[in-house]
Amino acid sequence: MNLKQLSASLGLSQTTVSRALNGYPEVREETRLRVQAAAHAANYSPNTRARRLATGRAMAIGHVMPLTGREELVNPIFADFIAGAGEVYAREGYDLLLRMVPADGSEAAYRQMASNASVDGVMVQAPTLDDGRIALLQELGVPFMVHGRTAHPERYSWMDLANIRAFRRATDLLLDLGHRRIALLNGQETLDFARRRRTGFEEALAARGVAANPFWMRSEVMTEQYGYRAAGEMLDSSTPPTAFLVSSIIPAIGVRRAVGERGLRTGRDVSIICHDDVLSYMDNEGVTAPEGPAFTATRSSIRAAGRRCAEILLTLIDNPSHPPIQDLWETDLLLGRSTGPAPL
Amino acid sequence: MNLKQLSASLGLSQTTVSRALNGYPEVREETRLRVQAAAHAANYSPNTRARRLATGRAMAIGHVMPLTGREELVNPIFADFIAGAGEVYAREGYDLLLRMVPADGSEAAYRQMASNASVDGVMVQAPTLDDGRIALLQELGVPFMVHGRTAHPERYSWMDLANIRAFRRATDLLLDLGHRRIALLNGQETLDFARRRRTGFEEALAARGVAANPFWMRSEVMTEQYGYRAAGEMLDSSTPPTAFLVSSIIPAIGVRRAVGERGLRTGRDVSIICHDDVLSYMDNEGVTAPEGPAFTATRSSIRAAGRRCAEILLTLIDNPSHPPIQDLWETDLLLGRSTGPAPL
DNA sequence: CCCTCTCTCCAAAGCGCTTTGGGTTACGCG
DNA sequence: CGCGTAACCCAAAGCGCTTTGGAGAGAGGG
Repeated sequence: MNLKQLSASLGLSQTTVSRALNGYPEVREETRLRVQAAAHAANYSPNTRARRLATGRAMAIGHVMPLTGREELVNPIFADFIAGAGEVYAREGYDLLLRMVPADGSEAAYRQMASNASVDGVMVQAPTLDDGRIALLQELGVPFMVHGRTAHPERYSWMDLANIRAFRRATDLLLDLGHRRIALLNGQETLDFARRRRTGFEEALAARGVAANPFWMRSEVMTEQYGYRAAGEMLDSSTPPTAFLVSSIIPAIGVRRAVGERGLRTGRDVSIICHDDVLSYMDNEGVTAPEGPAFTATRSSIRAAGRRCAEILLTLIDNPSHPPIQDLWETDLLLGRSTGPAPL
Repeated sequence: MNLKQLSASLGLSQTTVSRALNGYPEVREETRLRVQAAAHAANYSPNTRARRLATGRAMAIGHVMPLTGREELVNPIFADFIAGAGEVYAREGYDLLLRMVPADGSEAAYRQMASNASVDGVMVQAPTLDDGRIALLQELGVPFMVHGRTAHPERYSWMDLANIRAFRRATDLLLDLGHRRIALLNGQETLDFARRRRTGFEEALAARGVAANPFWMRSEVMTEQYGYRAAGEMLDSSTPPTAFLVSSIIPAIGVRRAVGERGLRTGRDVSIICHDDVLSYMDNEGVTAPEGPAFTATRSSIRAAGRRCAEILLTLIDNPSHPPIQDLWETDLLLGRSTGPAPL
C-alpha cells in the first residue's frame, strides 16, 4: 500500500493525505481522522526511501566503530555509548547507522557518509590529540558531535569528562592514604582523554613532590589481559607499587586477578582505583550497598554521555547555525573496598 | 555535485554517466574512463537516498539491540556479534541500521523496519523458545536470519552452536574429574540457547546417575555481579558445589572473584568451566600460551558467528527463493587453569 | 548499394513521497 | 448583493538516481 493507492481509495489527493498524516493545518480535522483511520486500517506506513529523497533529510545519524589494534578489537564501551545515543535517536525518529572500520579507515568512512548524504550528522568518538576527523568534517560541512576533546577544543561541539581533575583527585586520595609507589595503567595515550588523565596523575604527584616512575606507567588498549599482565610484572618486580590507578574497570579486573593470584588482598595489600564507565554487564557491584562498591572509582556513566551527545547532535542538526555546544562533566569519586592505607 | 551537473560538464547524458559509473557494458571503454576521471576529480558520489528510491533496495540491514531487564542492560556480546556482521556488510556495500528497543518492544521495531522498507533484511538475535518475531517476519515477507534457534527450527535460516553437546561435554569433563556437586549458572532460560545448555548439563548428570540440585542451578542475565552473588551464596551454604559451569565468561569472572574472596583457589579448591564467546576485551588470556588459558571453556567466537550470519543473510537477500540455510557449529573445549580434580 | 546488426548513447519515464502555488467554496461584512 | 478572506483541497513539480525503449552511426554481408 502506497500513498497513491491510499489516496485513491479515499477519493482524496496525495497532497491532502500526506498533509493529514503529517499533521499540517490545511486539512479539516474530520478529514484528518478519516485519513488516519484508513491509513491505520490499510497498515500504511510511508516509504522511508521516498520520504528521505523528497525531504532531503536522511533521518539517520552515522556512528563509526573503529576496530582497534592488530586484532581489531571492539571496545565494549562503545556498546553502552551507542545504546545511550540510540535511545535518543529512537525517541526522535532517527536511525542509527553504524559502520565498522579498521583503525586507519575511519576518515574515509566519515567522508563517504557525508558525501553521499546518507546521514544528517555524525558522532565522533575517542578523538586523538590532534584528530584529523574534525577538520575533515568542518570542511565537509556536516553537523558533528565529539565525545571527548582534542588538544584545541575551541570551534566545535563536544562533551567530555573533566579527566584531569578526576585523575588528580583519585591520585590525591591514594597519596592521602599514604601510597607513594603508585602505578598508572592508562589507555592509549594517543587518545586525548588518556593524555589528560595522565596529566592529572602527574600533577597530583608533582604537587606532593613524589617522583613519577616510568616503569609504573603503561599505556595500552584497555583489555582485561593488559591489566593482568602489567600488574603482574610490576608486582613481581623488586619494588612493586602499592597502588594502581587504572583507566577502566576492565583492566582493573585483570589487576585484581593478578593481585589475587599472588596471595595478596585487594584493598589491604594493594589498592586499586579505576575509572568506572558504568558498563552494563560490568557493574561496579554494590554501589548502593552499605559495604560500598567493589572498586573505589571515578565514575561517570558512558551511557548517559551517549544520550547527552545524541541530544546535542540533534540540536545542531535542527539548527545548523547554532554556536558550538561544549559540555564538561565532573566525575564522582566513589569510595569502595579496593582501597586502603598504604602497607608499611 | 550531482549526476545532472556531472553529465552536463561532460557533455553526456545522465544515462551514460550512470552506466559508465555502474559498470554497464553499453558504454565505450574510453568514455567510461573519461567519466570515471571526471567523477573522481569532482569528488562525485551518488546520492544514496536517490539511488535507494530508484533501485528499490535499501542497501541496509536492520539489527535490533534489546535492552534487557529492568535496568535495560546492553549485552556486550552484541557488540562483538555486530562487529563481525558489520565487517561483512561494509565489504558488500551494505549499511547497518541499529535500533535500540526495550525488551518488550522488539516486535514493533521489526515490523516498522520491514513495513517502511528501510532495510532489505533483518537479523534476529537471541530467540526465545517460541519466538514471535519469526512468524512475524515470515508473514511480512522480509528476509531474515536468526542467530540461534527456537524450539521448532524447521522453516527458516539460522546459525547456532551445538549447545547441548557443548554443555554435555563440559559437564562430562567435570564428572570425569570427580566432581559431583556441580552448579550451573545459566543465562535466562526463556532464551533457547540457555535452555539447550541446561539440557546438555542435565543429560550428562543423568547419564552418570548424579542428581541435579535445583539450589545449584540459576538462570539470570549474565552479568559479572550475577556470577559473584550466586557463587558466593552457594559457596557459603552448608554443602557448597565444587565446580561451576557458567554460561559466559563475564559471570565466570564474578565466580572467580567470589572464590578468591573466600581464600579459595580457582582450579584447585573450586573448578570453573565457562562458555567463552571470545569477547574482544575479555580474552580468555593465554589461549596459546604453554600454561593454557585462564578458564577451561567451551569456545566459539561470537564475532565469527556475526560474520557467518551476515553472509547467510546477504545470500538470502540476493536470492529470495533460496531454501533455508541452517548451520550448526561445534564448540571447542579448551583446557585451562580453572579446572582440577575434585577436592576430597 | 541496401539491409541488418552491433555499438554507443540519449530522452524520458518512473521510484513514492513532500511541497509549491494555486483554485474553489463558504462565510462574514459593508 | 458584491467582495474579501479563511478554510480545504488539488495538480503538478520536484528530490537525484536507475532503467526502459529507442535512435543514430558505422560495420559487415549479400
